[in-house]
Amino acid sequence: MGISQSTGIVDQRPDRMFQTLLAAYGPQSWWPAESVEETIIGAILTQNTSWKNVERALEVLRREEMMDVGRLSRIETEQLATFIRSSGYYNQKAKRLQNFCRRLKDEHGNLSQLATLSTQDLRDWLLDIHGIGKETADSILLYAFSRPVFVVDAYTIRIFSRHHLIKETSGYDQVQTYIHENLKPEAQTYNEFHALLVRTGKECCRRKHPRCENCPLTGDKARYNVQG
DNA sequence: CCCCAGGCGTCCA
DNA sequence: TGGACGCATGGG
Repeated sequence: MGISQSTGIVDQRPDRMFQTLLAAYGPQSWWPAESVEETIIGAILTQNTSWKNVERALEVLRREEMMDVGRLSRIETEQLATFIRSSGYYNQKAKRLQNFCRRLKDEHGNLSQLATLSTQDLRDWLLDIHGIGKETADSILLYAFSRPVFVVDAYTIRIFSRHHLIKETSGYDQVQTYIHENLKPEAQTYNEFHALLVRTGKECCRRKHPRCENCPLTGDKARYNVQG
């Protein structure tokens, strides 16, 4: 396999996989037209939860005029929990939303100020918030702040390991570093690739399904796993 | 009845 | 450091 002089990328399989999925499914358009605060709220609410259930909660928050960091900071936690009931884990998530909102107000004032932080500083700050782990932090970095940070999830690890791009025992940081080093570091690319991997995982790479006959990554057209 | 979803913190070895 | 567990609704 060739080594790109300009980028230093050695392993082109992630890009091939990305191109294969993009050709098969087209752009997924995740979080395209929502506000920054709505994207962040959604990132927290969707922890281990289907997006459909999250959307219902977001509609309630919109109706209650609660898509606002200041209002979320001041509302009673129990009442906030009732608003986001459909997203599951509502007691935990009500606290987590308020943890974020209150620390934002106290330490940075508003989202515009938060956005002036470097990607590394912003990530460190997010990870220090109780209830925000790596995946949620990186989702916020990528989808709310358009930073070139790849979001690793269970689908990513499952698909990559099944196609032998990584070891089965690889952890979050290992997988993220691998992708960062072998795929053009653009927010738009990472945004689309992550969304495509989630779709692929849902449709044909479930835990029970060892293999899917309709998966774009399976069969003659898949070139990402061929030594080129 | 079962399993699953765009995780995280805690506890325990 | 790594695995088990609680958290909870809604869909298939």
